[in-house]
Amino acid sequence: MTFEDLVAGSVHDAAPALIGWTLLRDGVGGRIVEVEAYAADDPASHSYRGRTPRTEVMFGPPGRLYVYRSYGLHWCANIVCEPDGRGAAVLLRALEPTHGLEAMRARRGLADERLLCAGPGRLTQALGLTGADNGADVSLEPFLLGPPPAPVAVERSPRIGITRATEKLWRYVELGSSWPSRARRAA
DNA sequence: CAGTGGATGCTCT
DNA sequence: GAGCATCCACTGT
Repeated sequence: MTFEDLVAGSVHDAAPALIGWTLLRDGVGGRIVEVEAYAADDPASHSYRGRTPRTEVMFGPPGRLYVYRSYGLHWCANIVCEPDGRGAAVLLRALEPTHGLEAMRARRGLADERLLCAGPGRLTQALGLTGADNGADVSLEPFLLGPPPAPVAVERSPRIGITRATEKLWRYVELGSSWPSRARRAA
């Protein structure tokens, strides 16, 4: 399945299917290991209250980046899914760093390598994603997306940091990955 | 390791 | 004026 076909389908299929894909920006990035689905008619989604200047990209063609500012400080990046007008997207929550480790370390400052891309705000900082990338087509330069060489096992869990629709198990993490945003292991 | 609170800006009520 | 799809530093065990 091509990336274009994948993001044109239901966000509930696309989100788990994106786990294991490699996402690079200017050759820097890694394997997607954690995402969350935000659907049409989803009270937790920015698109829920309809089209606004901020969420305009969410209602556009699939395969574009929806980048927004979170808590006034951080950028969070989504890949728009489903046909035009739906308002569905997949939030990129964590990567396993594989390419351009030095560039990511430089952008992130003196950080634990484990935390380079472990979290939506950290991920965008490591790849240099900002509001300037809002609306960009991730199938074109400077982005590069590659499928996983083999099927990836995925587990689902509740989404993080939201107050509505918290019962939905729309967070997807690669099974056994040590790179997700909540990798903290209790002793 | 768990829990707390501050930073900071934009959207929508 | 409230409420965030967050992160980090700092506290106390």
